Amino acid sequence: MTIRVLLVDDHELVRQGVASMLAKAEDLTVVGEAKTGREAIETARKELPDVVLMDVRMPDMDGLEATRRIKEERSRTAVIMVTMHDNPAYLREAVRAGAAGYLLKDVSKDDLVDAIRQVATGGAFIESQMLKGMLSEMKPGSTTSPAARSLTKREREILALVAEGLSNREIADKLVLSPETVKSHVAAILEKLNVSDRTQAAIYAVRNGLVESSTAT
Amino acid sequence: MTIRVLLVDDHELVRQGVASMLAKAEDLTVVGEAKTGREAIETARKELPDVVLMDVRMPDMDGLEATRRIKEERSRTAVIMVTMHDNPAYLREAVRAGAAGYLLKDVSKDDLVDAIRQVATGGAFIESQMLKGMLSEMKPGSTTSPAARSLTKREREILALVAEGLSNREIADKLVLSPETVKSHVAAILEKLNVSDRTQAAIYAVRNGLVESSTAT
DNA sequence: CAAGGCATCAGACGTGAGGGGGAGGAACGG
DNA sequence: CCGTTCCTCCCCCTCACGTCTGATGCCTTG
Repeated sequence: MTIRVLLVDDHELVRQGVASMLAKAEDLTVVGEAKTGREAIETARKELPDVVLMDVRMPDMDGLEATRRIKEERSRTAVIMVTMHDNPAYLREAVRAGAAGYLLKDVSKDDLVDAIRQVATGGAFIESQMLKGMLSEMKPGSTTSPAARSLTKREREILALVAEGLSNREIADKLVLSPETVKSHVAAILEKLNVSDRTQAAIYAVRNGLVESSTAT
Repeated sequence: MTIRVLLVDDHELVRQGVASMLAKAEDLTVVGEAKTGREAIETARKELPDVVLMDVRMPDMDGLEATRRIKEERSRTAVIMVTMHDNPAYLREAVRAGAAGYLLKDVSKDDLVDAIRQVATGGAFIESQMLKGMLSEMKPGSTTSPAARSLTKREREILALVAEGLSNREIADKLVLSPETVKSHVAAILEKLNVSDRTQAAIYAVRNGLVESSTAT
């Protein structure tokens, strides 16, 4: 029985790369490709893949949200998050969203194929380096203790705006809130991410693809 | 006569993607791959490629610096920068470093092959969207007028630290400078990048791969 | 129902960041 | 040799940011 795989990434280059990595594995078939989170949900609905390889940063809808929706609709679909960067704290988000696997984009061909087979049979796969990071974060004695909880919806929303370079005032205007409220949320974000200012929070968000690449100009 | 191509990217996935895109073009041969800027220089020295496809963000040495070195050693080698994000201001940096082309990672197969052929024969290739952005930036009447100059070495160095989330004080300590000096540099950076605060500058830097992805923890 | 988490807002306080203006020395190219 | 650029440093001013403390209403969950 072949494993049906759905590729989700907004870059054709990456999809090509993955596809060519999977080409030689005879038990794997790419049944579809998607360029955005929204497309991913639609395609998953039609193709009923066993495994979804999901990019984190994407236009229209990010990989985390798309993962949540897909898992809601059909929980036996396994999702592997594929991201550029290794951030233990972010891995937590992915797991919460329902991901069964977490890979970095520098993954080797063998690991990729292994990971897909693992999650397809109900298992899980997390890059060993990442796993180590996550474990050390969960250690009770670690400095990261307050970072245990993950961001709320509102906080993610505000973090995204912080990561677009907006000031508290601007965020308040945009969301029709009092600047004080924005400050509260930002303070909560800083604490949860365990960073000391908005710049670091923004860096975190950008690195982890929580925000869209804006075509400035 | 075949065009000799060197692939430089720290992610195997991307190299695979590029390689599979080039596979069908019979006039192109991949003569080497490199995972870091330093490796790129060495391999370029040995293989004497006609075209180098160069990622911007990489460990060990970023693509801009590597491009400068390669062009220094052998100027007839053409370099195409391949980046995740579209930022007209950053394109300027790439051009200054000696790049003959500038592509986004969502490039199509045809455009990629075209671009390589273009630069191999001494031409240039810039994604039309990017080109538009650059032109609008060069328009004299535009708001971006002061952004004409590019960052100095020191400024790049400081921007990198800003993009790691350091405060002026911390940067000053790290570089053994007065905080006032750091403020001067930061002010210059903000002006040149045409942004209004360090957070935006940091976002710019991260997006454009001026800094390394740090494995926190 | 009570408890807890979330979102909202408030005042007040210290300080880091950004803007303005200036200034001297080193290095480099015309 | 002189101009320009770069790096360095200084002062002053203002305000946004981050921290604290505290409060209210709502919704979910046990």
